[in-house]
Order: sequence, then C-alpha cells, then structure tokens
Amino acid sequence: MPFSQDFYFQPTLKVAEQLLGQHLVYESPQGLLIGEINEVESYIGIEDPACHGARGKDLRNAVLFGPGGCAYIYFTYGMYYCLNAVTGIADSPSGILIRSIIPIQGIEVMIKNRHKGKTKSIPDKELTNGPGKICLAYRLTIAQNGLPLTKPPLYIEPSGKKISNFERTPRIGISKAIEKPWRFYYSPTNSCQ
DNA sequence: GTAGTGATTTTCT
DNA sequence: GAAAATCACTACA
Repeated sequence: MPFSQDFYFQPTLKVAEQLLGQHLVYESPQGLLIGEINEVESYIGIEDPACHGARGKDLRNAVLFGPGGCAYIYFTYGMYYCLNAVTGIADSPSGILIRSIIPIQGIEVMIKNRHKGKTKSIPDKELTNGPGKICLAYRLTIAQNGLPLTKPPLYIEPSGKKISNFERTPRIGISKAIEKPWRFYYSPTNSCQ
C-alpha cells in the first residue's frame, strides 16, 4: 500500500524525515523499478528563497503549488530532470527533492537506461545516487510531471524500515539559504561518502 | 585522489 | 543575456 495523501499533508520536514528508507516504486513500461530512498532535501514555501515557489507561481512550478502527494518533475541545467514529492496543502509551494536512492529491483533496466550514450560502465553504487541520475534510471521526464504519488504507476510505499541514524546537512547545489540544514541523509550500509 | 569545466535548454530579468 | 535544486569527463598533484 502506498502512502496516502494525508501523509504528505504533514509538515514538510517531518515528511522528509519519514521518507528516508522508504521505497520509490515505478511500474515502468520496461518493468518494475524499486529503490530505497536514502537522501532527500526539503524546499519549504515562499519563505524559502531556494524554493522554486518562492518567486511566485509560474508554468514550470505549477505542480509545486498544488496539494501534497504529487510528483513535481522539473528540467534543469539543460540536460537533467529532478524528482520531487509535493507536500502541504494547495497554494503552499513545498516539496521534497529525492536526491538519492539505492536500487532494489529492476537494476538491469536502470543500467540500460543510464548507459545510453555512454561508453564507460557505471558502478552499481553510482546508478541512482543523484537527482538527475534517478530520473535517467527511472526514465522520468516532464511527461510524468504532476502524477500522483499515492497510486500506480509511480508511488512511494513503506518499506517497514525505520531510519534513526541519519544526518542533517545544508542543501547542495543551491546558492540561496545555504545555511538551512534541510538535507537528510543516511549511509545505506557499510561504507563511505 | 581532488579540482576544474563543458554540455545544453528552459525560464526569467 | 544570465542563471539554473546536475553530471561526467579531463587535467593535474
């Protein structure tokens, strides 16, 4: 069972914290894709200068101004898409950027999608460890913008895991409000970073 | 291993 | 015209 829409009506930071360890599921035409979310960033309303919604509603961020529970996918840097989970009620432009996941199912498909146009092979660990990479691996584009995250084909569901040992750090890749510790991250298993 | 930079296009000023 | 919630490749230590 995916999370219901009520889940996304909680305060954004609370949702972000609870998304850690859950499963991002996409029933793609290529097969079932599942990944465990291990890194997110919160973007909260018009008071957050780094949030796309801070400068008012426009064509690009319209979904962010909708009610929680939808996927906000936007195009950036001319080449990449990023996936967000919209939170809060309508007209409150808050959302959570899914920065990194751990591939669980459909890894073959992800590898195939990620290797398009590339010559070098990509280590499993780097398949989906960045917002642009997730969308490449899942083949998410502007075409999926605005899809509900509460039912197939694209949804987030509980994994049964509870993450307690996570870190809070400043957000990455932005130039405003860089002091806000609204990035949540945990180390998947053993190793590094 | 770390640091620097080009790719590429949409949207806003 | 400039900047953007990025990525991957190259150069150099």
